[in-house]
Amino acid sequence: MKIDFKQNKIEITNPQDFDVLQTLSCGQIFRYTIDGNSAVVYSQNRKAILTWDNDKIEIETKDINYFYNFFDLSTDYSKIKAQLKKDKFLSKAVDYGSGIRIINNDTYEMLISFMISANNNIGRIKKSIEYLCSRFGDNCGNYYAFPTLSQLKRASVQDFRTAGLGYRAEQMFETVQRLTEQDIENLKSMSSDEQFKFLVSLKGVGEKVANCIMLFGLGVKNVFPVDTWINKVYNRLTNTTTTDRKKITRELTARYGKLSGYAQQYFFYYFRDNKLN
DNA sequence: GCCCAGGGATGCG
DNA sequence: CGCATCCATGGG
Repeated sequence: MKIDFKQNKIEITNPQDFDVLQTLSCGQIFRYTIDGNSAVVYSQNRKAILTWDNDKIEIETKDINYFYNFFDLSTDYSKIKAQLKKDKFLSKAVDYGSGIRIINNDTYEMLISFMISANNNIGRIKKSIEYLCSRFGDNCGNYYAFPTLSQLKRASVQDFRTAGLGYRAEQMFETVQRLTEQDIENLKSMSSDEQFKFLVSLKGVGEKVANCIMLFGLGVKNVFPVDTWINKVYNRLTNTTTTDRKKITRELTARYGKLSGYAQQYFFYYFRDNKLN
């Protein structure tokens, strides 16, 4: 993989460790559109247009540095994949999602997004987020920015219900009202234990959502978010039928250590995409 | 009509 | 601590 910077553009040649469709559709980001061999990705008030063919990816954006970090382009995924493929059970999943990259997204946007994700499906999550952007976010021309915290504080419980949050509306309202910009900034300089404790202290944030926020919004890789699909992964791996997600989280985090976040994402994509049980 | 979706809060022992 | 139950909503 070779990366070149042009005016308003990142060019990636021989992108064997980057598949745009896999990276966007593996459930770590909810604001994007795909049209043939082209995609548009949004984060905060920013936008990038990705186009690709077999041996090249182009990322066109005003925010080169932001999206370079966003797509984790300084990390060598070939080493990570080689290490994880030593695990027999994981090997197939790594091959299946070999172009997945873990996105480095905005902490606050991930907090709100993954609160909405709880006991929900991706189509509904996307719709709810889209609504919040168009209703409360800045108009950026042909798209809407993710609402800032102060903008989202103007939303009522009823607004969150209209957005489709259902019973999560009250929790979202309470957490948004309580949260300050400083809380978000403080998170970035905390230890991962402190980050976790703060996040699960928020209404609507449990262990799984906290781990997703840390993985996709704080760059913490030694976390293993356990959702329904990872529950299935664990049951197949251990030939059990347990639903004890705390136990599953403990064991899988211990098993994959510092590479937990990557392993989790390969597993999730492989199982969900193939509807495995 | 039931089941499921990137679960969490609450109450009870 | 572990465990059961409830929770909006839309698609399959």
